[in-house]
Amino acid sequence: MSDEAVSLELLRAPVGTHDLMPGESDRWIALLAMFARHAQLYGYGLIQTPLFEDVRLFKRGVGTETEVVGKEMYEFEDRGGRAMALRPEGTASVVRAFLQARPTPPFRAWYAAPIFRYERPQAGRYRQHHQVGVEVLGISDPDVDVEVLGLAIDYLTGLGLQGFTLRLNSLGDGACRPQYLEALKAYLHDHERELCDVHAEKIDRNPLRILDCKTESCRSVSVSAPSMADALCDDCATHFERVTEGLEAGGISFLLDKRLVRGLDYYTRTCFEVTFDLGDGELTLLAGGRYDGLVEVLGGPPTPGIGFGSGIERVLLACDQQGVFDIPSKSPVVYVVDTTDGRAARDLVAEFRAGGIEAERGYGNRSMKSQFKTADRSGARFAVVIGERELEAGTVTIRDLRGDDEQIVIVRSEALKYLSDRSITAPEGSS
RNA sequence: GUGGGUAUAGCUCAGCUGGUUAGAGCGCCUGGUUGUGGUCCAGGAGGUCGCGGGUUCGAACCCCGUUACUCACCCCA
Repeated sequence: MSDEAVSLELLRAPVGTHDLMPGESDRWIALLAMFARHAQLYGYGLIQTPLFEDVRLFKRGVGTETEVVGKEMYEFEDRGGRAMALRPEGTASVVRAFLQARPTPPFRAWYAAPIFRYERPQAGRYRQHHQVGVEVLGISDPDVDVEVLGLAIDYLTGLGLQGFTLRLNSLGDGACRPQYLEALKAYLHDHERELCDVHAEKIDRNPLRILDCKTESCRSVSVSAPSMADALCDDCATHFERVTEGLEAGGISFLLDKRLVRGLDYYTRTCFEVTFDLGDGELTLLAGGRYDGLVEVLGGPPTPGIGFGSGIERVLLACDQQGVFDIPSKSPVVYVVDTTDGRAARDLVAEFRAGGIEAERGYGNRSMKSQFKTADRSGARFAVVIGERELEAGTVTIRDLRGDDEQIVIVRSEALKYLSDRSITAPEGSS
């Protein structure tokens, strides 16, 4: 490869990653604030865990048979020879942090974090994507399931999204799932030749996946396959009933989806997904469930857990499609135009900023016309002008760029007060 | 990992069956009297036509390779 080709590649973000640029990021800030607000209402505190962990954490917690861990992890060896991995999902790290700090349960945490999976990018799928999510540890009460789902729905609704579907299922637990899996495997082996090529060989390794397959052949087999929902033990059945009852009581609509399964091994009992219809296909905006065995698997005391993760990029994609949550990028309130030597602009923006007013200015000796052009494009509400006349008179000219061409001249020392009185909020975008 | 589509100016794209100095819109810069943006007018800057090789008198255009982007499958937020 030539040096030129190399340098061009260095100018690109790595495959499947994207830069979040100023302008677009205002929308992210608003989304995170929205999620943080709802999470706080439900009693969650922010948690931040490392971007990478010992690879064994994920292998043991998430499961080596899963695609996410088996084929899609970003693994690397650090300089000390330790096998590490960029986190491919959010839950394992939170549980690890919980076990390390040992706070008294119940433990509730929310997070916003980049997630890494080595896969081919496409619409709504990236090698680095970002999730907001929550985890609750230490409560097995089905009411927590209802609360977690309530938070998820509140968050999406708060963004203005509508028309998404909450899908719900129960995966059973250690008492009933093993028996069910045996029954399912037996059934699938009986119909082995009807399954699609991809799944025919997965019967013993990951039978649940087959229920999720969309091909005609698998679908027709799975329709009459035994379902977990019908094989739940009494405890699981009761739990699930309380969850659906709670959702109904809370006015949260959901769809019972007996074929819903999850790609990660640790889920038990309640599992769910929020999907969004994109016209030609569905997008999963949020997914999660209960994982009552995970803490133990990772070496901790028996501790129930539940949580979800929601892909920020996907949620924003859905917002785009519905034309909601369209947050304009931030503009300054005032733009200082200085056609003298710039000293007045230097002092004025400093004064305005100290007074809490977002201020920008022009640099270099550009013409008044071009500075005004820049002021307009900046989206500023006011232009504050310092020219020879103002400099001599100790005044400033203030022009309302978004109103009816009002322009006044006031003494310089009153500029801050004048602007403060009139600029509670910046105008949205440039006109 | 598999398959399809695409790659021309900062952005969105035209470039007829290969034929002179590669175009448009938007954006950007400058000007249209004296200190004023958002409309209008004039001018200007800006391109290794993704990269490498081949065919040809001649390639943005045809062929091969390669990289990236994109969509889909697997899987997933």
